[in-house]
Amino acid sequence: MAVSRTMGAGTAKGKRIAVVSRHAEADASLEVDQLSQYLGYSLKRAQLRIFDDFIHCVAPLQLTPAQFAVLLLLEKNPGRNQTEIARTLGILRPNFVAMLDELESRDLCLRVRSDNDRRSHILALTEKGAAILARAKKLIGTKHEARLRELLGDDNRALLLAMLEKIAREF
Amino acid sequence: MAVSRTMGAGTAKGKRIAVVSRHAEADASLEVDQLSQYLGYSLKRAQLRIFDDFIHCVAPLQLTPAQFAVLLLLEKNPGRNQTEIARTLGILRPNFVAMLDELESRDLCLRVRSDNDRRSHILALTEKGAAILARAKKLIGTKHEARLRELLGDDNRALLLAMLEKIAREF
DNA sequence: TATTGTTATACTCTATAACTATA
DNA sequence: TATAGTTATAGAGTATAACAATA
Repeated sequence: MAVSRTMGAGTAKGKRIAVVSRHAEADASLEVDQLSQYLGYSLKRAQLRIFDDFIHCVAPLQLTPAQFAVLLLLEKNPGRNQTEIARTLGILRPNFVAMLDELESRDLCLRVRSDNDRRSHILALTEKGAAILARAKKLIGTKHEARLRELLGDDNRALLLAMLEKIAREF
Repeated sequence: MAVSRTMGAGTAKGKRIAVVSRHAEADASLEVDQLSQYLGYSLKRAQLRIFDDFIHCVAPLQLTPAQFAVLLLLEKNPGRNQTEIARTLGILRPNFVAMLDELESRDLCLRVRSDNDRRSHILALTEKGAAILARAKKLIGTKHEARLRELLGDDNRALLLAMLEKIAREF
């Protein structure tokens, strides 16, 4: 015996297991309610769903969420080097290299050796990069984020965003 | 001209870069406001932060969020097999094998060949698994989730959870 | 024939050490 | 000596095909 079905504490004797007594509910979906009460769990599930939809919406442009973030950051922060952009996005510098290689090979951004400090590469959007970014923003705004606003409502979406930012910054 | 500061397309000649003209703001933090307005981005940042804190809180028990989820699911759903548990958590069956090997090697759960269908392994918490799970719940409840409630407020936390679940289920 | 658990495998992400060229 | 970009590498996480045992 050692273990019963629910595996209990001490008394592992007569404990029958649920399998047998699961009659009406049959093989229905499992009990997940308690798990869903953990913010980490629900956060992760929602994040995966959101990223999935994001990728689907931007599929014609072949941009990952991370690549989109890089392009957007370059647009808003011209003249920054790799270390600054990577750090801001929480990407480690070594891992940022291949990512930039990919974006640069697609002519979406480029590295320019700085005159001030010849060690660092200043990053810049190319015209094509700016164009792709503009198209991505439009796709995401009209499809992805639009559906999200529809689902949650405008006020709730703003509240959700505010709480997520608060967690990221203050927790 | 083509592009000014954001770098342009072809003409790579006299293009000066912004570095020089960043005076007062110096090397302050970058502009991330627009990026933070994308739910996917803020969701991901918050999720990473939450997982980080979760892992830190249950460090004495050496449980990952995924392992905790498995144990909790086993407790609430006795008599289920690997496929059912894995599917519910969005884990692919092949990847679930090593995870169970680890949990079983630590005597936190065990596989029991089913009498009904000798192909399937019924999963069960061991006594030690139940004990570890109980301690994990307490740690998470009194540290992790408690601080979260403190940060957001009880009502807001409930609202946040409701929206995340809605996204996971209906988006 | 279909399904359960499994192996093998590959691809992405993430993480660390160490090299080079500059400072 | 310290820093920026890079290489190499290792570890998670995730994905698919295919096999043995069983249905």
